[in-house]
Amino acid sequence: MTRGEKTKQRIIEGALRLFAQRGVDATSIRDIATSAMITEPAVYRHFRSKEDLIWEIFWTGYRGLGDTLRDVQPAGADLEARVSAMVETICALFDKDEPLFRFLLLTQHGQLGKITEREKSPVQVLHDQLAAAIAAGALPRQDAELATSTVFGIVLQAATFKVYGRLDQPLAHYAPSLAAACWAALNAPAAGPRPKAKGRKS
Amino acid sequence: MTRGEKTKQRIIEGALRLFAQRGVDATSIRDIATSAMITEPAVYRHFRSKEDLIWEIFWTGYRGLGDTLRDVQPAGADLEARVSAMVETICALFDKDEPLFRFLLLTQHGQLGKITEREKSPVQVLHDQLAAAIAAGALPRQDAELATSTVFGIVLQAATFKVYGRLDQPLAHYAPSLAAACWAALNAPAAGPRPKAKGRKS
Amino acid sequence: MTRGEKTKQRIIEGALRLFAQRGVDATSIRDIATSAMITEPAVYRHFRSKEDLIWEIFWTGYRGLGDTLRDVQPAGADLEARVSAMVETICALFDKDEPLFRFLLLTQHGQLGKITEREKSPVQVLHDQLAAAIAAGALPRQDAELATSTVFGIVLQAATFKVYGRLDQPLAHYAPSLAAACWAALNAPAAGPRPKAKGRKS
Amino acid sequence: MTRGEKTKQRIIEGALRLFAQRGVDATSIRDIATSAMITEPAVYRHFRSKEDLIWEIFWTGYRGLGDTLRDVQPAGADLEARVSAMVETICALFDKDEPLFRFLLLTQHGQLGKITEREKSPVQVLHDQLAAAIAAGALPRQDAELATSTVFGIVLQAATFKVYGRLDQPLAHYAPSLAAACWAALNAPAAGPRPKAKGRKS
DNA sequence: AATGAATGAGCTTTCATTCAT
DNA sequence: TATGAATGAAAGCTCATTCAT
Repeated sequence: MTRGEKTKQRIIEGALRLFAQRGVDATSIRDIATSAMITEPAVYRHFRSKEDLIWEIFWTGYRGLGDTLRDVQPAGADLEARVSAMVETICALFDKDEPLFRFLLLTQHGQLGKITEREKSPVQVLHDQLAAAIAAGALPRQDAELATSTVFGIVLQAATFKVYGRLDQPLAHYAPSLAAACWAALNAPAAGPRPKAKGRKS
Repeated sequence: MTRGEKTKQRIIEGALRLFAQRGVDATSIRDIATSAMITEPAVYRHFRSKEDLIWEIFWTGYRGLGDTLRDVQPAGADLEARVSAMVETICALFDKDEPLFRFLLLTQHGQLGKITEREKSPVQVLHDQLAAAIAAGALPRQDAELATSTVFGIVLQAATFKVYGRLDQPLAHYAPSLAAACWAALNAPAAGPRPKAKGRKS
Repeated sequence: MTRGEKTKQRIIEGALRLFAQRGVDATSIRDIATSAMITEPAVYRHFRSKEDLIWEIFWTGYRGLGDTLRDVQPAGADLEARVSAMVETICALFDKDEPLFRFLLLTQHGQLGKITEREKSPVQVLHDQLAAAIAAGALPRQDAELATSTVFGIVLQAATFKVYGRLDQPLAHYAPSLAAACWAALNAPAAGPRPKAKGRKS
Repeated sequence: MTRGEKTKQRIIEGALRLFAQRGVDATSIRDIATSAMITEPAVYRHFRSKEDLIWEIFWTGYRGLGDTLRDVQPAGADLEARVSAMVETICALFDKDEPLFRFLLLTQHGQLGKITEREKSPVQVLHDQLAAAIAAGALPRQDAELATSTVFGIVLQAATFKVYGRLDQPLAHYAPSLAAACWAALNAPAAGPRPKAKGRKS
């Protein structure tokens, strides 16, 4: 690792910490530079602009989560086991790097629109899994987007509750319950509206 | 309605629109003043500071949601109907005032810590309902906080998906599915960890 | 006293107190209005502008001091008694209305230049007395301006020390010493330069 | 002298000039920046805030005067010579840097309270000299604070008269007379109250 | 005589960014 | 690779003052 790379790493770690604490807008380049023990212009050696810096940190973490979710699939396992694995993975990652998760959670709104490689986003990874399962009949017919939203919502809201102190155990502690909730929700007797596809059953 | 009250209303509406579009930090007092067709200092006749303005708008909306959730309970109805009613109410409110919801969604992180009257927050309203139901045996034993998180997560994430264009129908369209998912999740066979230890089934 | 006059009096007293505490520039019309229990525009019923208000309060007090100094002269008394009387009067006034004195002390620099009726200023009153005494041979030949400066300096600096806590007794307590110092200084064997008038000794 | 030091010097000189002319409150950072031929934010590279800037300039000058007064004592000289030396020094400094003196004169009221190293203030330096002389019997028994006040009052009021045009010669011209006045005042037959009670005449 | 509402000007300060060194 | 110095833009906020009521 060269000196430059080490500096860049320090910038990223400091920025992440500050972003998670106070949010992106309340963190100045000066704050970041100070936290990395360098001067302001030195930050610009490593990132073209503040926006760039935010994006790079965001996308690295967000795509990383997507990659992890894709890789974590126990080959040949049934869907329930796969969903469980994903939920557990997210919880474990949260416990391991809370600043990163807080940052992703509260910065997403500003960055989501910039994603071009949609297929690498964790949302998309999950979506594709669920869509395939629905198509294969492994899950009741339902809107795959809505199913994706539900699973993400269950897990992310728990993370949010954890961040705000409404849950006190490590998130991994709740993973089995969350997985069970996800699985139950995915198999809920489809009330009301069905998939977009008009085709009603039989 | 006096002139001053009308002006204050224009400020609030303009601010809400801008906050929802660009976020709180990216919206200046000048922007808000312009949107209300007044000058900057005039804003300060109605709000002591920008922080005050944000808080007042946030808390009005947030507490309003809590009040609505409390009032919407069909008297004497069973829990499933009550959960359905809450989900539908949230969806309907979202469709009716999307700017307000976007604002609440993306501003909550900065404001949650300022809440002193916790019992008026929608989260708490739902929590109290579910905790009572669990205590009464109307729901399987489980951590009430986690149950609350799950219901909120399912609904709010759908709202988020709607905001980012992953769902195209009005949110009310998805309400029955969401309610069913919530109900299923709340009744999921409690895998793994239970409430806070104590009594396991029998 | 009409209602308007009472209000004006409250404005003046409040302003004087605030001016003495924080200085003129750090006191806003709003502060003054609040201290007089009225609204800002109401202040403008009684004073055309902030500058006017300051000037009126200053000049009233400053000229008042001049008048007092002129009136206090024990008729037919010798000069030493007259100087004593003036010193004692100033000390007594200071003790009686410290806010006014503090205000005069620290506002003079901004207002001195606006005085048109110079003969009413306390400085001029004292100057005229001393100039006459010098001309009459009751005091050694010296520059009357410098003599005036000396007497004022001795008394005003004591007031300043009192304000900043370097003297702890009421100023009147020091009046005899101050008067003695003034008298001694006025009669100091004229070292070095003499009056402006070239007139050499005799 | 680096570029930065030169800039800082320009800021200080410009600020001093403006402060002396119009007073501290009527001088904006913009004014100062313009006078130093830089932009507003550049001022903040050299001073943390306007308050800081004022304090630094004030304390440098004020303490500088104290240092000078301490150093100017002709070793082994008698007290009269030492008082003369101090008076002359103050007058000479005034003539050499009138803006600094005007600034000190009219800004002191706001800054005096911030002094923590009292022993470096010119007032204290003079006070210590006089107190020692009184204790040693070189001066009649009297309140040392009052004696200090008298000497300062005589000199500073002359400076004030000079500033407002009541004296037309350079201040140094009046120094001998001022010193004589000071000496006479210090040796005035102690009328009325003595030090702080205790020893009466002999 | 007094108020509620508003304004134009200006303030101190911070920010992201650039440039010469 | 990094720094000290500087900048243009803009932010939040306050002030003295005015006007319709």
